[in-house]
Amino acid sequence: MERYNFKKVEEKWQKFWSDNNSFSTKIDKNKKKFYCLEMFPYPSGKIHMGHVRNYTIGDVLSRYKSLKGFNVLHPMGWDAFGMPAENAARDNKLDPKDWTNSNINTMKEQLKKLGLSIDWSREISTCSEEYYKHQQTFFLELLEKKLVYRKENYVNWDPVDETVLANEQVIDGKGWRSGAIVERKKLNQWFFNISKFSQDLLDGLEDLTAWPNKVRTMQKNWIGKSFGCEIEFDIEGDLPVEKIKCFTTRPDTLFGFSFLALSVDHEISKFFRDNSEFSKFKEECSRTGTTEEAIAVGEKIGFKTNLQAINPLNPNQKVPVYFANFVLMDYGFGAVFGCPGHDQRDFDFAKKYNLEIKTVVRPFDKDTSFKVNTEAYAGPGVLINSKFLDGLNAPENSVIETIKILEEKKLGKKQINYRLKDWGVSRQRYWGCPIPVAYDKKGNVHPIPNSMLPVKLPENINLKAKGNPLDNEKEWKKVFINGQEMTRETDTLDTFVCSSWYYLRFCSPKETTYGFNKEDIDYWMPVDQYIGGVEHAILHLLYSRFFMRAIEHDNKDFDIKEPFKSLFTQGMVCHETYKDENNNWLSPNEVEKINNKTIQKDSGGKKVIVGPSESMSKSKKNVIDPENIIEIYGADAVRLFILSDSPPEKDVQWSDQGMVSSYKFIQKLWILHNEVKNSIFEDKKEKENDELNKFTNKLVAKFTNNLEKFNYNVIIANMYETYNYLIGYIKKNKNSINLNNYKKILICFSPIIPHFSSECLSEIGASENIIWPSYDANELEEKDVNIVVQINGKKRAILNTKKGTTEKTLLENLKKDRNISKYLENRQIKKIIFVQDRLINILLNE
RNA sequence: GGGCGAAUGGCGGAACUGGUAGACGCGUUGGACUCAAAAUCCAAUAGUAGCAAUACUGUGAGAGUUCGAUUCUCUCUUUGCCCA
Repeated sequence: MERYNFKKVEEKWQKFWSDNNSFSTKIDKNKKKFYCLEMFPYPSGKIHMGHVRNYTIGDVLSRYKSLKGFNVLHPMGWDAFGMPAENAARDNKLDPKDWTNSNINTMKEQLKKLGLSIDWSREISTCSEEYYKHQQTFFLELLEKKLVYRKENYVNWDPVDETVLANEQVIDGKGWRSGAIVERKKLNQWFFNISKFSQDLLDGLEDLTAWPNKVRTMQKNWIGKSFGCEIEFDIEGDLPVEKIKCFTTRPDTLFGFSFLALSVDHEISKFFRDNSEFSKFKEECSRTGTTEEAIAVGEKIGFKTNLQAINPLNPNQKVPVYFANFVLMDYGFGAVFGCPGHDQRDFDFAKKYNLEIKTVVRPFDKDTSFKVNTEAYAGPGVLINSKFLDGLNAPENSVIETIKILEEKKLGKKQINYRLKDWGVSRQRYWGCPIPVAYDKKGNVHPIPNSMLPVKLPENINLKAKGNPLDNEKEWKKVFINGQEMTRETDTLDTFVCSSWYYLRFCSPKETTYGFNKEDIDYWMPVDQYIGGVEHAILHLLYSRFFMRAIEHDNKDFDIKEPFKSLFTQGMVCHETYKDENNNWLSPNEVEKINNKTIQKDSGGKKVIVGPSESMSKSKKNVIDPENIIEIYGADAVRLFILSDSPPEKDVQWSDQGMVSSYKFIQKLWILHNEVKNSIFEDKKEKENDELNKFTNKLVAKFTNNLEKFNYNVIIANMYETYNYLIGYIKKNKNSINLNNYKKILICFSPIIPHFSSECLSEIGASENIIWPSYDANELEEKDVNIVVQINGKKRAILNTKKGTTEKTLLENLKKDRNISKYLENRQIKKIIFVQDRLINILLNE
């Protein structure tokens, strides 16, 4: 017998699948479709273990569904636009396109070596003109539908690199690359009107029952619906301001009102334009950053105006009006009323500026003398010191009641507010999809006519120059529309736009006239199973849900709102972290373990500090290169290992020992196969009561159920069980392995280790008509059962008995059992609990 | 600070609807093979006591419901993620 040569076998089957287009899919209306999609990768250079895990999970499902008779669509593509390409290109004097395409080629080869059942004829890349030209059409359609608009908005501006930074690129208030202090700057930017669909996106979550609850909750919180009230405050003072509107979720605490706080961008700020004190204050505010977290953590500061706001429920009360750094312009109306007693932020602010702190809510367990002291009380309770509102339960009744009163007096009105903000899609970058509009001399927006699409990215550009690369392309910027000279938009689209509709493109990857065609969409959509990391739980998934709605809006040919029917979020691949004595990260292959001690390789025993296991990342060097591992152990062994140790939704620990044992397991299976191969026989009529039939039937049931439930780690355990069983079985029953059963077993293994299974199936001449075996549910039941015998609720014995044994017979047998009878002697039976074929619990009188 | 989840041997993890806790793998220990080692194979492996049969303890802590709780309820601790 030859040792199992995974290299030969895996290459053979990968070639076979490729030569036979085994995974290319066409519409077949006689078959039920199954669209299995994994989040497509960013072509960063090489695949990493996270990809291996993600795509293996998807592949197991695809192969299983396909064996089950579904017409499976399982495509792959590239999320190919984005900053890393631009940075790499700039640093290495390359073209981003070349860099990206070369990465794509490398990664595609690597993915193929994993033996994935992907329809490569549908491959797409978002940076290709064939892709982004359709995206430009969508953009213009959305513009037409008024779901896209332009407005001025604040951005994180890096004054050294002259560029806009995303929030995560701002570290401690400084640009990640330049280290310059980041400024807030107003820029004209494009926005998708996602907030128009806030309620619809929220409602849609109700129906996504096959999504993890966690993700649904996260989206719900992100949309952040709040119920409250819009109040107009009368204003007195030295400025021509009569009223200020604000939104609040707690109008019931109006009697605790002690200041009104405005965003520095509130329209009233125009009166302070020439006030140097105010400018200084505004500058200080911009330094605290724009994130909600920075504002919550940072010190609350204010700038007092000479205005006074009048409490609408108590016109005798006048309170000062401040500008404050913790009020954001895009929440509510950029104005909040301060109630220090019952909001911690307001409390901090009031303490600092010595403002009155009134208690208007008492906790249920305190009496009316309760006073807010060292911190605000934001919990539920009963209203006090609030005149006609006293005694109401807060917040449930009191909010509704107060709004009713305010509405009656025409002082305010009920309002629903959403935290979800419109999606800013402008990026001052080169490597993205150009926004297909131009501006005339007056600055009016003109869409690029359809005939002039796509707006292609210019080539051979200078990425070293400061600022937005496209803005420096004088020639490219110039465009004539209807004979009029115009200037192109130089911003490109956020790459999240590309990934918001790629799943549609996979249905019609070659369609030239539009992003997709209706027949394809009607058949394939929605995605039946979407698989990816939970880190995309909010943005990507919400944007995709929005994009479907945006296409559907005013479009009677398209009626899909939810792109992903089921969602599965897989965990990360983790590895221990290592550092040397100088606090430098070490990679696993610079480290070796000898006698439980971890030392640096070839260093004469230098110490290694072993850190906690964390998700693999280049920065911590705790990565294992999949290519290397596949080379050493083969794809099947890697697939087996990556699924074996943890449930797929949880993080998995990389373990060299685990990897080796998966490899060895395949070797053992091969030895087993060679023993079986020579002793199988074809049995036309399957023998009844055959032990192996029974085992196989049970196995198929287990595999089927566990595959349906994503219990992939349990399936691997089932595979080991199968091996252990078969080894014992052939020892006992020489020359009696039945072909039919063995074939079923190999088919069960095939989604996990497809190369090995295909080879074995072909060796026993069973490659034809491979379908997922069915199982007989009636046959699952055993004739003999183990019954748990309890005395007073404690397990005392296990009794093997015939199925269906009655309580009476069982009791008689028990009395004969030495171990049990000793408990029954001289005792009276008080009660017997009997569960047929499972358990008997005998309760005795003491 | 708020929301959601998790906690089971030395480790990763199993356990259907409340009914044998610890499947399966790793590791460890002992044995076989070998001049020796690696590889492989066999056996043991929650803890305590015992030669054993067996008994007691045991699913983060404490209570509750129940004949019976890893599973259901409450309180607490620790921890992870998301939001702030």
